[in-house]
Formats: sequence, structure tokens, C-alpha cells
Amino acid sequence: MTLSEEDYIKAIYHLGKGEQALVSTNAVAEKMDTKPSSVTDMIKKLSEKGVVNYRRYKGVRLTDYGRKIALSIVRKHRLWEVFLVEKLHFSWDEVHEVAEQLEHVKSEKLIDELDKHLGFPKVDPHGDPIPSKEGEFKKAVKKLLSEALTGTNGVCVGVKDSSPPFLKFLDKNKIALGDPILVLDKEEFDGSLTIKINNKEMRISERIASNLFVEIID
Amino acid sequence: MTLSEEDYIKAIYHLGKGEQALVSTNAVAEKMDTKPSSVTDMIKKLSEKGVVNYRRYKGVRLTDYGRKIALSIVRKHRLWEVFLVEKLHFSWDEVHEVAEQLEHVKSEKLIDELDKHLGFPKVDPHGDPIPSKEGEFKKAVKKLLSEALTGTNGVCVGVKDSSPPFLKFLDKNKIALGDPILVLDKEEFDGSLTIKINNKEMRISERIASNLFVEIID
DNA sequence: ACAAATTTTTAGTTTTGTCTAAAATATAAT
DNA sequence: ATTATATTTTAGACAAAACTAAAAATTTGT
Repeated sequence: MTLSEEDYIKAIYHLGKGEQALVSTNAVAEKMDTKPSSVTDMIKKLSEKGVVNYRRYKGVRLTDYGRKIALSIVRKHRLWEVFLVEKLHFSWDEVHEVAEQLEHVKSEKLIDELDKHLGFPKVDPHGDPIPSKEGEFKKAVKKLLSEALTGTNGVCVGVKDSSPPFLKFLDKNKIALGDPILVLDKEEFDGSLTIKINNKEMRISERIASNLFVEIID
Repeated sequence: MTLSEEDYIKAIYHLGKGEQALVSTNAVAEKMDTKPSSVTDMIKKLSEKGVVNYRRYKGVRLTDYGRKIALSIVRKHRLWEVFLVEKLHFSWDEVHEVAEQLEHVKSEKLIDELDKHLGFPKVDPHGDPIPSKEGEFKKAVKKLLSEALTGTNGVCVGVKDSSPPFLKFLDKNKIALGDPILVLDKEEFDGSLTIKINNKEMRISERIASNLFVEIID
């Protein structure tokens, strides 16, 4: 696969929401920042190669083969993101651009050893799951933040209490849906938590933690 | 710079022996495994960009600007080689192909942090010096292996005693000119050394060590 | 010095991935 | 249902980087 082909495959994968949903030409064009006509050309090529199923005017979807390729790219991307954050002191919002380049490096040994070097992480710094070599994900589980163990990495996905005061609290503390959270410590005494969010450490009370839903990969 | 341009710049740099010597079109074509006509085309483009000086039929040489680019690529290549060997358990003869890909990743922060992560190494696993960010090398020094300190990385560059018995010894132990050597330990008692060569550890006597010249970056 | 051999360049194609403009199809609106 | 709008595809062109074949310049051999 060429660099460009890989980028299209990844775009189709993400637009298909990780499943093999039908994706429109325009959607791909927008995501890739190209023209729809270029997308049509590339889709035809990928179709020839058995990567996507394509019927003109109807859209594309990845084949099983195509999905496998997409997953291997996503795996590489996310492992590199972990590397950049854990080993090279990047913050989670700086990693994407660089991982975008690193994901195209071809070497099976490289990625296996990287995985080992990082201690076989299950999630990337944004809390997204890392596919296994065989292309399998750990399923995400939704919990209250207060139930998460020390060391877990999760993503903020919802609130239990949606009253204005609570929402105002979140807003003031720059906690938004989609933000990745790392639980650094749990205080036995009062159930308060030390978490890392948006690259800042902060301490939150049991009360807050038991009203925030997080998605966790275990 | 495109990927292809970077490859040409690196080839011209190496053929110019690290200095800005005049390099022939054919030499570049051979190194890059392309046709001379392709080289001419690319050289013209690089000349437009101020990377090389070019006079038709006469050959090319890097400009100071071109040399700077070449050194930054070499720096990246060699740092990645160190990473692959030290952190990901590659052996020194497996790293080239992968580093060849990694060297093209663009991110200043990436390479600075990688350098730091590796402890600012001065040589790559083949014993070649790593240019500094400013494009400066540590100069290589030639010594007898017996004079090298524990921990030094060097390359085998010559023999003092060139008698058949000594050469036969080297041959039998698969020690050849150009082999990288790492000094693991020095025995006070008899001056014997434990070295790593060709990915194998071995122990050699003071007598042997004082007849082998190595090039060392300090 | 001059012909022969070698090296290098030019001219004209090819492939990959992109683009624009126009045509074809599908979707939405009255 | 028919027109209007939006989406998608086709056709033709272009830039980058490669190639082949032929022409031009340089170097070598006598």
C-alpha cells in the first residue's frame, strides 16, 4: 500500500465509525481535504485491490481485508502516540501530527518491539483503544469516575447529574466531554481523586467523581 | 523537501565523503539505483532550490545549505538507529532499512526529545558519529583497542601487527575491518577485554587488543 | 590531435495522485 | 411528478518522479 492509499483507508475506516458502514464520496473528500473527483479515482483503485466494496453513486465500505489494513494502521498510530507521550514528553494534544507520519513506517518487528517496550498498552493518550496485532479491540466500558481504579486511563463521556451548578463546575475547570482522564491517585480517607486532565493535575472530590461517567478500556 | 529530494541529498552527501566534493551523475544514479537521466532531472531541481551547485557535464556538489540539510537527515537516521538497538532490541545490522524510513519524519521536537531520551549519544550502533543539532561532528580518533575505556563504542579500522598468525586469529574469530566494537569490561588483572562485536560478546587478551586499531568518538 | 569510448543531457513517455469543468445520477421540494 | 438542488462520476489536464532512446559533451587511447 502506498502512503496515499493508507490515508484513504484510514479515512474510510473512521468515517465508517470503526464498523464497515457505507461512506459517501463527499465525506471522504472533506476528511482528506481533497476533491470528490480525486476520491472517486482512488476508490476505484482500492476497489480493484479488494480493499473496499464500491458501487458508483452509492458509496464505499471497507471489505474485511480493508478493515484489517485499517486496524493495523490505527494500531501503529496509537502505539506511536503512547510512545510520544510516555517516553518523549509530548502532551496528548501534540502527538497526532507526528503519529500521522510514524504510522506509515513499515516494519513488523518495529511495531512488535515498540508494543513490548511500552508494556503492551491497551489505550492511547486520548483514551482510544489500541487494536491487538490480530485486529481485536478491548471493548470500552462505561463507569462512574468514582469507580475507576488508580492508573486507569479513560475518556469523559457523560454526566449523571446534569444540573446547572455541576455543569458550571465542569466548565470552570475546563472539563469537557471527550477529554481523556488519567487517574493518578485515590484518597482512601475521603474518596477524592487526583487526576490528570488536559495535561494538568487536579484534585476532585468524591461528589464530583460520582457524577462523571468515563469510558474505560480494561 | 520531498522524500525523494531528501534521498538524493543524502546520496550526494555520502558520495561527497561528508565534505562537499564533486559528485558525478553516474555515481548518484548507481547509489540511488536509478537512471542517470533521472538524476540529471532531480539535480536541476535541487540546483534551482539552492541545495547543490551544478554545471552541466561537470557534476554536483552540495552548497552549505545543502550540507546542513544532509546533516540533519544523517542525524535523524543515526539517532533512530540508536533507538532501535538500545530500546527495541534490534541488532546493528537490522536497523538500516527501518531508520531509512524514520529519518524522513518531520518534527523538530521529536528528534530533540529522542536525543534526550537516548542520553545524547555521540555515535550510532555502527560507530559512526551523530551530528549535533547545529551540524557538528565529534571528530573520530584512532587508538589501539587496548587504550579504549570501558563503555566506548568504536570501529575496527586497522591492525598494528599484520603477521599471518594475527590475521588468521581475526579471521577465525570473525573480526573484520569496519566491524563496530563496544568495550563492555576491562579486566584489571591481565588487561583482557570483554567486547561486543557482531552482536556477540567475547573476551580478548591484552595482546590482541594492543594490536588492533579502532576509531573512537569521544 | 583525432577517433573511440564513456558519461551526461535532452526529448519524449509513463505512472501516480491530484485538479477543473462538464455530464450523469440521486435526492429534495413544490 | 416534475423541477430544482445536491452529489458523484467522467473526461481531460497537470506536476512529480521515474523511464527509454537518441544527441551532445567529455575523456581516453593511440
